[in-house]
Amino acid sequence: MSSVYHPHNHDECIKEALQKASAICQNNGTRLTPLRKTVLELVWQSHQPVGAYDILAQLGKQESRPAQPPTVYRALDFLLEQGLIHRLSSLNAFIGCPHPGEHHLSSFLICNQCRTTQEVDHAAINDAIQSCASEQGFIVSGSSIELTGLCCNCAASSNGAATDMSKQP
Amino acid sequence: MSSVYHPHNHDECIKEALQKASAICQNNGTRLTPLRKTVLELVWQSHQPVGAYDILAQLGKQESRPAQPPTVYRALDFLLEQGLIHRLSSLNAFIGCPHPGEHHLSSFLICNQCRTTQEVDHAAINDAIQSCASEQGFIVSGSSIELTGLCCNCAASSNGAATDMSKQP
DNA sequence: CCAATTCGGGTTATAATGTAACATTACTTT
DNA sequence: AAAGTAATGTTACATTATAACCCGAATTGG
Repeated sequence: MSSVYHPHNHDECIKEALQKASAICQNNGTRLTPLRKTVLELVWQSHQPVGAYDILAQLGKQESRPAQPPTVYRALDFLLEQGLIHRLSSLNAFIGCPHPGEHHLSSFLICNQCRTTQEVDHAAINDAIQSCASEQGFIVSGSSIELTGLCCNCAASSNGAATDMSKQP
Repeated sequence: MSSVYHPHNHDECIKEALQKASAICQNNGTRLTPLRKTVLELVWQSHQPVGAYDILAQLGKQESRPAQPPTVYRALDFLLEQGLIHRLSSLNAFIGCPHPGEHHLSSFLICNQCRTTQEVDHAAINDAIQSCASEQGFIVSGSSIELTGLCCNCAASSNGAATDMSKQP
C-alpha cells in the first residue's frame, strides 16, 4: 500500500504522473511541451506544495538564463486547466494531482509541521457539501477545501520534529 | 427570516456586528479601538468579501492622510484573532463573521456572479471532514472551505445579470 | 509546398497582496 | 509623574501574479 505518509520510491510517483499527463494531453488534444513537462516534474518533486517562484528558481538553475514569472505561470495555468495539478489557495502553492482525469471536489490535508499534503476524495464530504449548498439553493461549481493540522507521522512523533517520509527509496 | 440573499436593512447587520464585537472584545480583555471598529465596519459594508486594499482606499477617503498597508493588516489580524472576521484565501479577501464567539469549521458559499458570500455551519460537513481526516490519522486544527458557484438569486435569474440583494432597506 | 493562422514562449514592465523593522503616540499601572 | 505596554505611524521592501507586446515554431488550409 502506498501513501504519501510512508517511505516510497518517489521517482515512481513522478514517472507515473508524467505518464498520466502525457496520456491525458493526448486525449485532450493539447501539447505537453518540454517546458510544461519540466514544470510538472518540479511540482511533483515532493508531496509538499510548491510555490511558483520556487519553480521559477529551479528552472533558472537548469537553463542558461533565469526564467521569468510568466513562463512559469503559463505552464502552471496549462497544467491546472488539464487537471494535472491543483492550486492550494491558502498557501499560494501548487501540488500534483494523483488521479488526474477523474474530476471531483477534492479536499487537501496539509500538515502544519512537515507540510506534506494529501489529496483526499471522500464521497461523504462531497455529499455533505452538496446537501448543504442545495439547502441554500446554491449551485456549486468549484471548491477549495483545505484542512490544516498534523499528519499521522507528525502527530505520532509529536516532539515537534517534522517528518517527511516521501522521497525515500 | 433574514438571509444575505434577501433584501434587508443592512444597517442592522452592521449594527449587530459592532455590538457583538464590542461584547466579545470586552469579554476577551482586548480593545476595539476606533481604527479597528472602522475597519470592521468597512468589512461589513456588504455581504461580499472585501480586499485589504479596498479597505485601505476607503480609510484613506475618511482620514486626512491616506493610510498605509500595515495599519489595515494589523487591524484585520486583530479582527481575525478575535474571530470577528474571516479571511477567504481563494479571494484574498475578508468577510464579517455573522456569529462570532462560537468557533467551528465554517464553510463559505461564494457566488461567482454577485459575489455575495454566505457563511454556513453545517454539522454534516464537519462530521464528514473529521471522519475523512481521522481515517488518515490526520488531526484537523484549521480549515478553509470555500465553495464557488451560483447563489439562489443568480441561479433563478440566470440571464447573467448579477443580483445583489443586500443593503436594500 | 507555401501562406496564413494559431500556439507557445521570451521579455519587459508593473500590479496586487502582504510583511519587517523601527519610530512615535496613547493608554495603563504604579 | 515615571515606567511599561499596547496601538498606530512610517518607510521600505518582499512575495505573488498579470498585462502587453514580440517572435519563432507548429499546425492547418489551400
